[in-house]
Amino acid sequence: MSDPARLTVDGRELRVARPEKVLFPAAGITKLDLARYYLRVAPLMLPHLRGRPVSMERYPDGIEQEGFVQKEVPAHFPGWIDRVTAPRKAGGETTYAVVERAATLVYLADQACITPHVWTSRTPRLANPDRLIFDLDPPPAAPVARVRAAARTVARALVRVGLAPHVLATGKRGFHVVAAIEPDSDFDTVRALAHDLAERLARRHPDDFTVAQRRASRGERVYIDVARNGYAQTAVPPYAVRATPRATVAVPLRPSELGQRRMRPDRFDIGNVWRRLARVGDVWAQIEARPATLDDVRRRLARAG
DNA sequence: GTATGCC
DNA sequence: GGCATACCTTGGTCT
DNA sequence: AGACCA
Ligand SMILES: [Mn+2]
Ligand SMILES: [Mn+2]
Repeated sequence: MSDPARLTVDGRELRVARPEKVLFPAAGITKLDLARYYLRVAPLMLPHLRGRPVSMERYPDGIEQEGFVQKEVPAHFPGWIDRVTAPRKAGGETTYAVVERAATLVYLADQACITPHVWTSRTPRLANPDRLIFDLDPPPAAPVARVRAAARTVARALVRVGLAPHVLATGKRGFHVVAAIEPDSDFDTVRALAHDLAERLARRHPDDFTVAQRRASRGERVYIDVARNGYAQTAVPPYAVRATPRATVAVPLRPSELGQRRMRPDRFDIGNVWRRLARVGDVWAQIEARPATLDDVRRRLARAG
């Protein structure tokens, strides 16, 4: 095999071991390609990662071999990678990595972490989510048009209760519709509100949405997975690479783009995303501009039904 | 992925 | 250097 | 205990 590659990041010289190792065989994408992608996308991505505990989705032998989720920071990680310790619900605690700088993203890529997943809260308010997430999971054979329509319906519903919808094409099969909230409630409270909103949508559109966790009871409906809002749960952040044959990327969309027939959850990948980012930059850049309060959402919900 | 040991 | 082999890698929620 | 999810 080849010698380690070296990348200078944040004034630090990082080595990428086995740079020519192919992680995405169908597209011929290597570990060095992945590291360079994260180095380049870091300026846009870091604001969406800072302060948030990370679960690492790793594929040391490429995506055609089985990967695994790793939460605890291994002993061999360097000291300059930030950490935060959080209690496990069932007892004990877990020490997570926190991505504060580009070098950490590159280091994670070297560890064959293809996708970092992040909490919906961040330090120092780890117990209080600052995001409300509606994770839309379509059934196996759902036409893309149906998935787009579902996301549009959810986005419009959020607007009606005073939430600013931020849409993410996840790089897999669904969309996320996300709103910033003031971090003044705990996980159970936020999840309960998400569930309330999702249930109303499912009642209003019984052929389109379900909140049933069991696959068998979902039918052809889009599953609104509000469990993402629970304690120690994670979501894919903007610009993360997914473990798919093309190395697709999670990319923020303007809500209006859900009306375009060419738009798909897996539209963008490690190769074609740059053209878009050069044109539109970070569509989520202003997500913190006007976080909603849950009290306000509940008030509008009580009024508008 | 890392670490270690053997030729 | 090259190669083999051992070891490491989650947790919450619902039914 | 098993299904399901990121
Ligand atoms: Mn999803
Ligand atoms: Mn998964």
